Amino acid sequence: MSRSELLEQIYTIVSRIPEGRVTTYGRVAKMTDGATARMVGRAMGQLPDGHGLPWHRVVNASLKVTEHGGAVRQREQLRAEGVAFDARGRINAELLWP
DNA sequence: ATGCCGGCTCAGC
DNA sequence: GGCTGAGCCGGCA
Repeated sequence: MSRSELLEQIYTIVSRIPEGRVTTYGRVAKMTDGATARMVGRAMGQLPDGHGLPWHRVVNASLKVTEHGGAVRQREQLRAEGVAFDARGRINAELLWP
């Protein structure tokens, strides 16, 4: 598997995450043929604006939004589509997408 | 080629 | 559930 093919799989999978649901870097990675969680995180960080991918629906294994530059915007977008966060910033596990 | 660091994860405490 | 350390991975300087 070449990196570009892996990248393509990652994008395809992410684009399939339903609105109001979330998944994790590791889960996305496992759905590909060999990508790692870090590669997924990196792929998300590289996305240009207006690509149309729901990158904000991808969170870390603790079901929290990883702190980085766009973390605030990510939380806002999720909240905007109905994803609730508890007092500690964690997302309800029932919203996890397979 | 080399070395450092990461939008992470998982096993151990 | 939180903290720590390793992973043997890729991108990038």
